[in-house]
Amino acid sequence: MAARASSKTSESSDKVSVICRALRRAIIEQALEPGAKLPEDALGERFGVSRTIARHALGQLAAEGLVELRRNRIAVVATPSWQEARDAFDIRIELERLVVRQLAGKLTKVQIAELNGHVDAEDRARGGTDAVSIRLATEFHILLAHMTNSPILVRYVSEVAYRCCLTLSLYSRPHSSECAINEHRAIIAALAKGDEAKVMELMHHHLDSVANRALVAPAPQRGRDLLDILAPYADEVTSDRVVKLPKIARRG
Amino acid sequence: MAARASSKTSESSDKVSVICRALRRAIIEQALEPGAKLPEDALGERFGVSRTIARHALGQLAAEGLVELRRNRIAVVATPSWQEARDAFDIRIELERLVVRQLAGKLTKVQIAELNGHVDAEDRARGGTDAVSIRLATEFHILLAHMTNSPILVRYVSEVAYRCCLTLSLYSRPHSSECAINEHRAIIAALAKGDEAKVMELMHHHLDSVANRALVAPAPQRGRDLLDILAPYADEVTSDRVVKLPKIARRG
DNA sequence: GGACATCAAACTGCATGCAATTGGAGCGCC
DNA sequence: GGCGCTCCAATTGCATGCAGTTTGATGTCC
Repeated sequence: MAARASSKTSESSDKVSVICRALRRAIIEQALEPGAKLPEDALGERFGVSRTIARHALGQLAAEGLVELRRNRIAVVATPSWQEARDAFDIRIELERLVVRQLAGKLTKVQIAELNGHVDAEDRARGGTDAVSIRLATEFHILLAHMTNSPILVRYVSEVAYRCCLTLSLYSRPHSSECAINEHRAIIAALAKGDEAKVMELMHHHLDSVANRALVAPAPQRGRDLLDILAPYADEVTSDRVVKLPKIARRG
Repeated sequence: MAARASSKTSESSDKVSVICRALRRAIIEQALEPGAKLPEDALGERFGVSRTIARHALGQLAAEGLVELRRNRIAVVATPSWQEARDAFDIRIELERLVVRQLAGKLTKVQIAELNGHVDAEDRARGGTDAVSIRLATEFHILLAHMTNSPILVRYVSEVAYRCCLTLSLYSRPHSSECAINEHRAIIAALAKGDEAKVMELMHHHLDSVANRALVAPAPQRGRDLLDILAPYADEVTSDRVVKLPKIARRG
């Protein structure tokens, strides 16, 4: 049996949605690195819309955690802390275990073929850039989520997977994607066989190893904002006794 | 040990955020029922802002799944299908198991007191309206999530809990909250004792029973939109052979 | 009475304009 | 050189205005 009936999900073809999709893709392909500035004017001009629309799009992406918005400041691509990255992976593991649990033994031949086709594409892209490999690997997981036909699950898996992508560009050493591809194939096989426990274990291990490959150092703080680094210390000072910090150039 | 250091989360004091918070609360307290119309003009006037801001707020709430936005149509409070409600609860169970797993044995005395205080408040509210009981019960879970100090987890648990609230007003028979309160107390006790497996089991059972109490009938379709109900059937007809339906008054 | 065409009010989609805030270059002072 | 100050360009926060779409009420014909 092929999961559930289809549902009218996905984003409409608003101008806002178009911009969101474009920026999302740019972010996960690391064309836009964490910390990159996203001025409303520039976005509007680039996409041929007014600032109003660009602003709205940034709001949506901020809700997804891909963009950081601070009042009266230029929006920037989010720069998750190491701990946030770890948290994102933990959540992702639980969500994707749920995905494969729902899917085990319930996929049609067509769906399995589609999954295999996607992994083939991942294979072919091995010669290309890391960015494309990472995007394809992420899209494999999103494709799986889609097959549950649960719009909510799709949304959360997509979101958290994008966030994890974001952390890869911050904390990961150069990506080696072969093992990931093999693990994807193993997951498909277990799904087809319908071995629920096995596929959940496989997915857990797969994501855990991706996370461990990515999040190597506990506190690299490469590219972190000074204020973020100092935030915990700021809790100690009272408001009327402000510590003056020496001026340090931040990356821009 | 008291979980992690605090973090600058939570929404800023934008006008947009204010409206979002107000609407969220109105929705989960069922002052705004699923299907209720939310015209931009009216919201703007009510909150003393322009339509631009109201619109932006609606966009945010739509991203959270509390509001449904269709092009050129008045925004309405979301009306999740029975299946979506079930999906939301399934996801919620996994997320909240993660919450209590992270929290087991790691809460400070102060935090435990805070949790007990909240349940006391739930107890006192038993005489009041269902709406307040439901809100307090939901806030208990969000309070737990906050104690993990994982902003991402807080966001997802909050969102999915709000969505579950929404379904309660659609599909639930009159709420009986006593058992829920007892279960909350049991969870606190197990958390304090640090019994990870036990507390995960308790939370799982708690949410599952809430879901089962709420989602009684598989297809009540009370207050469902005609078009949604007919959507699966519409897949059968080809586009050039449109079935004309008799005019039926929809609730407005 | 009921189906259909017509039209005005209501509403959304979006761009533009203005005030307020920020950030950083330039400049004087130590 | 380093530190603080002033000032202006860049940028955001928000309201308003206009065009296009939907809604539903009315009138007309069968």
